[in-house]
Amino acid sequence: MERTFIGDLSIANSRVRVCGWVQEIRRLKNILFIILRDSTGLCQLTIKGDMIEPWMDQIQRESVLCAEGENIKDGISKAGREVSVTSLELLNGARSPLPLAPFDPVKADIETRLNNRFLDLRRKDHLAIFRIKSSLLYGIRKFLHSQNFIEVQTPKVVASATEGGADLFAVKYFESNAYLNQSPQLYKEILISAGFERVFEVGPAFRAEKHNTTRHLNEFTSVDIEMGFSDHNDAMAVLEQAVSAGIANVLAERSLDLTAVGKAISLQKTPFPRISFSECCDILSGQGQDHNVEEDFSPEELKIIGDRFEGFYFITGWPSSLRPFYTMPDQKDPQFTNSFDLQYREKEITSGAQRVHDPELLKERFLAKGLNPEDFDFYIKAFEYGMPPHAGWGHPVIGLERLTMILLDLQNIRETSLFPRDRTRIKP
RNA sequence: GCCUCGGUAGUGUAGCGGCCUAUCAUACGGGCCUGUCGAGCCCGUGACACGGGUUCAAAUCCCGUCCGAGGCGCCA
Repeated sequence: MERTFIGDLSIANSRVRVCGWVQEIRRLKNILFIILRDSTGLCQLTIKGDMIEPWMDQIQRESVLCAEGENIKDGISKAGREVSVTSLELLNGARSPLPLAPFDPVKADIETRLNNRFLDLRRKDHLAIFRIKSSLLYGIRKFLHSQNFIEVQTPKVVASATEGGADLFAVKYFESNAYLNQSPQLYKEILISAGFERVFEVGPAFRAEKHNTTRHLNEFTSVDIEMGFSDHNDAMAVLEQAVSAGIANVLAERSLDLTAVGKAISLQKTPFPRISFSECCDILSGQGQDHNVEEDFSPEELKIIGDRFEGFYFITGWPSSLRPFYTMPDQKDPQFTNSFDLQYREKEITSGAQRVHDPELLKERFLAKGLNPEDFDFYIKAFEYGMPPHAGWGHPVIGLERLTMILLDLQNIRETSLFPRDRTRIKP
């Protein structure tokens, strides 16, 4: 008999076969109730009197089984859906005790949850995070496609011989040493020279930073774009629209999951507010916190700045000392750059900028950052044979996981990664 | 890398020198109960991360190891 999804149970099908996981068992003298869960919902299985066999008393929670029986029209169960069982088949039992009981009233630590993620994700509010994340990304993808961006895949194993900023994970590559890429930056720029004009990439990025916070991961999903014949203002416009498109898609597709997570989100109108780095410094001075222009804002300072905004906003015009070599200096004042960060209150989401496209200036910038241009010959070469002015953005810190975290107001980035990689965790 | 805090039954916790052969909840096992639905009631099983030290006495204090959490820093 064909399986019916629990969510599809209706009066129309009175004989049904449902399959799923055992969420609860309630045993009375002459009646046995099993709350069965599949990906679409819950229903109650009712097994009466003679139908109860001894093995049924041994069924453990979270076991997988199928039941056939009559779909009761007016379910007496408060679960709404109820099947009066005529045959029950255990497909695969679950061991007891469970290392993590997803449906116990007691909440488990994040560590216990991550160690037993396959059980943790059986909760619909935990699964919902990933449905929302998927929907968010789909909305961003659809938007970028509509703007003629080409989705690309660039190498994650790279030969970068230097350590400019973030630490890289070293890997053996046959006879050579290689690294896991921390950003598709160099490759997406090369593709601009190649004439792609507009590219985007969604892929893993790796940072070997020994940070230990609730907002960093060592492996995350970066969403990056690069666009030719464009400047930082063009890139900001694409970014705010892409983020909005993602959120709009979540609102359109995932209202039930938002309810499950218990978070109401709304669409912020574009354009998002812009504030310059210098203006931020003025705000801090006004609060008696003079800020050194050579330094990034501390979490505390970002809180002060973020408090002035409802949600998303851009901080523009960052000092060149705080920005990577490929960032275009501001022609009016080269101490600053044509750059921006997208912020949500005190949290940084995305960094972007107009890029340097002149190979001579690029070499200068390498030297100014203490890097050897020769180590980047494959990259600079692409600038010497017709590189258009270009701009783009990407995720210097976290990316898709952080955006999901911010959107759902989650307290730990690890909630948004199925199998997070952090300072100490590489399993599961 | 720095700082702070912590590791007690399957899970989450109380206890913080002798009252601990360790609390409570939940889970698990058994019993009662034809309809429960956070089921209820009764009974039961189950734990002090590891090693060393102080003390008449250590879950409790000290040292080390391992594991973890949070904050800061780092974060082409």
